[in-house]
Amino acid sequence: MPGHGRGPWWHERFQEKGWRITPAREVIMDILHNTKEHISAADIYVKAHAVNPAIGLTTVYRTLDMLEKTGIVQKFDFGDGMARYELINNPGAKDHHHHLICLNCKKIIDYTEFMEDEVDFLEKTEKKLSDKYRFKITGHVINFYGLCKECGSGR
Amino acid sequence: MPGHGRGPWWHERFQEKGWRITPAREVIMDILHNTKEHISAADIYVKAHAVNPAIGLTTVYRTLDMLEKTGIVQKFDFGDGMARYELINNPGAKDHHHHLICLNCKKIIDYTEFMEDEVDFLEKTEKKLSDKYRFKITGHVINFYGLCKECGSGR
DNA sequence: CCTGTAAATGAAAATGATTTTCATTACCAA
DNA sequence: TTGGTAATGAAAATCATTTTCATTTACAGG
Repeated sequence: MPGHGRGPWWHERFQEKGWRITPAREVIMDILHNTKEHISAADIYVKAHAVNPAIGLTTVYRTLDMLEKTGIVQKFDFGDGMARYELINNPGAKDHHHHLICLNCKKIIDYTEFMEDEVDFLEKTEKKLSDKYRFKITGHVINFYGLCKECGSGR
Repeated sequence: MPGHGRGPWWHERFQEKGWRITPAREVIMDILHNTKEHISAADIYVKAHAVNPAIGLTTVYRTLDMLEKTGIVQKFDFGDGMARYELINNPGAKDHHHHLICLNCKKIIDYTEFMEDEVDFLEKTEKKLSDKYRFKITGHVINFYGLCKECGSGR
């Protein structure tokens, strides 16, 4: 079904926008594809830099920002001082997941279960919101906050 | 129903935790009560400082951090560089709401509609998650991201 | 295959929200 | 009333992210 043309799927998304395909962007997209879960800009930089030392941190930030605005990547803030990024998956996809965040130790649990109720809610709500507010919705964040097993026991 | 004792409802929450009731904390809680929607630490500081110039920005941050960890306040990050805070309302409450965020102009729309589907989903999911992961859930964030009417029309 | 040009880039500096340090002050239990 | 400890503010430190700016590069058009 994909693989219309010769290159990766995102090439045409870039071209539509008038963006250039550059080595740095190829590497960053590769890293995002090969990362199952959320990853920070700094970590992307480390990996990108290992592949191609010419890639700078600034470019990583700029690329992620572009990708976020296009709805290719979702940016997350878990409250620990640095943002994380993930390729956006459709709500139905196998690896669609959300996050449980411990307010005390900042541990993050990714969960993929219990999606049935959610997918239904998401579809309905996105439709209603986008109709009412004329908003083109490209992504969403659902986080639950609280205290994990370890941090919750005491007081 | 509330008003068990003489003071505001949160006094006993503080005392349970062994925290002191101080002028700064009273003012900050007042401000949060009188703010319908999300507010930044800096804005709280300005208001608090107007009431009592002795209150410093550091204390505002420290108090908000405490309140967040106790599940009294929810912290939000909308991607514009500074966090926002809100008193947590029960999902059923009249002013329970969520956010629609424009990735381009950073405009934030608060919506209170379409909560029926959500409340149902939230209750089920919070229960399931907290059972499975032994997590004491105190709050949640549901954000939708995309392009607003103005920013979405172009390209 | 060249070439011009706007887009993309990296290094370094700037920014700015949040946190830490530390000496001082003030709750509040006894 | 008082001692011990939590709370506080000012100033300094931190550190992720953004901006600046001079240079390089992708790629449309010839």
